[in-house]
Amino acid sequence: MFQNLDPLLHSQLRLAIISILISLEEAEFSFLKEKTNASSGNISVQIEKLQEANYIKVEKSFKGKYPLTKCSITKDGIKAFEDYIIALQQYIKPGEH
Amino acid sequence: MFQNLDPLLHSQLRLAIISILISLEEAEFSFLKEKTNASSGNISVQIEKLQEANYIKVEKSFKGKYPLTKCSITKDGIKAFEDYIIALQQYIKPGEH
DNA sequence: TTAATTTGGTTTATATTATAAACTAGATTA
DNA sequence: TAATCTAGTTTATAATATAAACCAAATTAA
Repeated sequence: MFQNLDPLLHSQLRLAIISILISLEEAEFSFLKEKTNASSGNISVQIEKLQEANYIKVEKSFKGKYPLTKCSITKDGIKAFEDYIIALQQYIKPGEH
Repeated sequence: MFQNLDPLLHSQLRLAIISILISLEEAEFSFLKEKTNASSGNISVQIEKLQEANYIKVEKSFKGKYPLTKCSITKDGIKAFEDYIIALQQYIKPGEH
C-alpha cells in the first residue's frame, strides 16, 4: 500500500540539497548553505551522508586561497530522487486507499 | 526558497496515517496498523502525537468487550496536510531554483 | 480450571537523526 | 597584532522513530 520512503531523502535538508542539485550541473557548499538556510555544520553532515550513499559527488579544491567544496548529483542520486517522488505520490495523492 | 516542512507530517508513519484519514470518515486503530504495516507501539505513539497537535480526533469505546480506538482527521489536520503538500512541491518539482 | 494465546492497546528503552555549539586552519582587515 | 571572516569539520546534545516489554481483559485448548 505505502512504499517505504528512502530515509536518506526523507529529510528536509537532504531533500533540499538533492532538489537543488537535480537541476544544476554542480553547486558550491556556500551556495547550498544559502539556498537551504541551513547551518554550515548541518550542511556539512548531510552532504557527507549523501556522498556516503553515492547520491552525490563531492570535489574539494581551492578558490584562490580558500577551500572550495563542489557537489554534484550522481546517477544513483537521480534514481533515488525519482523513486522517492514516485513513492511519495502514494502518500499525498488522495483517494487511493 | 524552500518552505519548512511541518515536522509532524514529515514522518513516514504519521504521513501515512493522515493520508488514510484524509479520504475516510474514520478509521480504527487496527485498520491503520494493517494499512501502514507499523507496529502497535509505533502507531500508538504517532496517533498520540497527531492528536496532541489536534490534527486528528481519537475516540475510545468498546466493540463488544474489546477496546476500540477510532481516529478521524480534524479541520486543522486537513489544513496541515494541504499546506504540507504545497510546501513539498517546491522540493520535488524540478527547475525552480 | 488453568494455562496458553489473542485482542487492543500503552509504556519504556534504545537506536537513529537532526541540530546546535564548539572548534580548526588559514586569510583578511583595521 | 588583534579581531574578524571564509569555509568548512567535529563533537555534543536534543529530538524522533522504532522496537521491545508490558498490561488488562477475553478467548480457546488441554
